[in-house]
Amino acid sequence: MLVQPIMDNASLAGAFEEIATLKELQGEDGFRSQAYRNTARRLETLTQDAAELVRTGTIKDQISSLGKSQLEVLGQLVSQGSSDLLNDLRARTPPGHLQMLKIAGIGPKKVRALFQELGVTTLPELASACETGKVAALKGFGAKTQAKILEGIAFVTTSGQRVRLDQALFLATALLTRVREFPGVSRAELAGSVRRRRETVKDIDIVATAESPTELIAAFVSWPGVRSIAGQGETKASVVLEAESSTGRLSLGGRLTINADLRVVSPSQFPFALNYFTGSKEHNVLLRQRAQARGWRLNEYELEGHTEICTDEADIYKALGLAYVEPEMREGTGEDSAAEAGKLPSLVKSSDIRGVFHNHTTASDGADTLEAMALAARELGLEYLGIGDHSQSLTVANGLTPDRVRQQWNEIDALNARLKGITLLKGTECDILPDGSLDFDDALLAGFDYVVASVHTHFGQTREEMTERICRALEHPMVTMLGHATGRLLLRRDAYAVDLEAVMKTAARTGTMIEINANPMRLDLDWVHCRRARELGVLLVINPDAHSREELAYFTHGVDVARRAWLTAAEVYNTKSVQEVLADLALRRKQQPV
DNA sequence: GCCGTTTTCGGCCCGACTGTTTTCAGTCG
Repeated sequence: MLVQPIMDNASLAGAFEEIATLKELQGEDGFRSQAYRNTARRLETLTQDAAELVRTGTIKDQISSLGKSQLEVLGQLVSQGSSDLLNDLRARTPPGHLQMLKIAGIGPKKVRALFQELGVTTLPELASACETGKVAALKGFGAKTQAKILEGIAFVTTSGQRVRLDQALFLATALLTRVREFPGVSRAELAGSVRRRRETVKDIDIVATAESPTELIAAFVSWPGVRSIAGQGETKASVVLEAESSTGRLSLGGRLTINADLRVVSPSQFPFALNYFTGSKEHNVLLRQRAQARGWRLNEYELEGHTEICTDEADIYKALGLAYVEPEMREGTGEDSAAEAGKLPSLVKSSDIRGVFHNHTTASDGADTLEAMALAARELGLEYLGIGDHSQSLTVANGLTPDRVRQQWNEIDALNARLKGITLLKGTECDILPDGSLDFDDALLAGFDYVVASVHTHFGQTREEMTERICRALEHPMVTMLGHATGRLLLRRDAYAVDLEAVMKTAARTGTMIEINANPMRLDLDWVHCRRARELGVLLVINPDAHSREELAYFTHGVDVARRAWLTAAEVYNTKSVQEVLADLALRRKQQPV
């Protein structure tokens, strides 16, 4: 039997991205490769299964810019798992050339020159060519370029990768504070993917106004934490920051290296610069096209041709006939037409969250006691705190036996009687065993207020096995919500193989919630699938998966994901009050007799 | 590679910075 290759949207996007890059390296016209790159972006953010749309011949309804060539590539990728064009390009391009592109200041033209003039195909060969002075002698290169390439090779091989949002946000906020405190700075904001709250970012962007741009820029490049200066001009500076990484439970720690850019503009330019540098690139293109259609030109300084003054971003959107688009929605995925039609959702906010369900205590693998967690939750302004310690089979995490579960219930009852202003809920993070059954029997499960069901073992199952396993758990009447649906750890471990579309459809049918695991190492569901879940009518719930008091605040990262998925407060379960939640959970129990 | 209310070819978003050049190409965002 022929096995159908599984090309999910991310794999298809990866293939198109690679085609675009390889075409550039082959010296093809930039607009041709851009066409493939645009398709990659659309595939990344497509909420439906692209392979299925290709099979049913309806993909062009979703990605209208597909022509004959790209449709053929898509068709081959879906039916064969590979594409003639991609294979051909790969065969003609040394793999080292892709790595060389990661060096700052090196683009496709320089890679080609290095290959044609010096025959360089790998990073070590490039390093050696630099060390022997051959690179500096090339036309268009020089001593400085050669030195930068050597630095770049060291940077690429040691770090220079994407950074988790929470880590970047921590540094970015500190940097922003310094900028705002600098004399003569009246406005300063974070921009770029940090402001849009992407789950991982490549650099930090700050836009500011200053009475003396030169002084601000000079100060910026000399602040503590700046390891090197990548560029310094009249209006912009670019530096490499180095700092101790945070050491959260799932973090590897170590040093963190990230680029930071500062742009200084005049007060009247500020809203345009902030908007431009917030992006995304795709969103900017949509705005520019709208400006063009009105006979204006939009750039990072002004809306040329438009006479009314814009003092903030909302004025720009208004001028373009749009409602204000929150940064998290600026991904070029239909926010322009929604804004034009006045159909943008009112996004959920962190202040809407009134409780959380998936948290651990010292009873399993948490760092803080039940009471300490309860007090910390109250301090955060939450009305309820659900405890979801691990279940018995997860011995590595000190999973609770039924006896210890009952003991915890007694402690919760006692604390609820004693503590004011916070209600503890009895939950469990119950393992989904390899066959899809649950780690506790139904009689015990019936005693909880709710059940979070999660996969922690046997990640190597086939996609079919894993999908069936999770769906079976969702069918279980006692399961309230699915924990971290894909098991991924950002920048560390890929998701296990699972058909999320099938999982989400099952959840929609059974009324089971899906968690947005807000631990910044996970953010699982991711925002794209979260948006699909919303389309399918799945109720979502934001959980910090806190293993300590401090980690309770992680729920804000989940709110960021929810906002990127266009979720309103009504579509997130834990915006309900404690009374509503208690009533709803009781109702769910009654409808599902054991 | 794709597109079309100046349509089937010419244009596609646009400016800053760098390093090399001596007026600009390449890179980046």
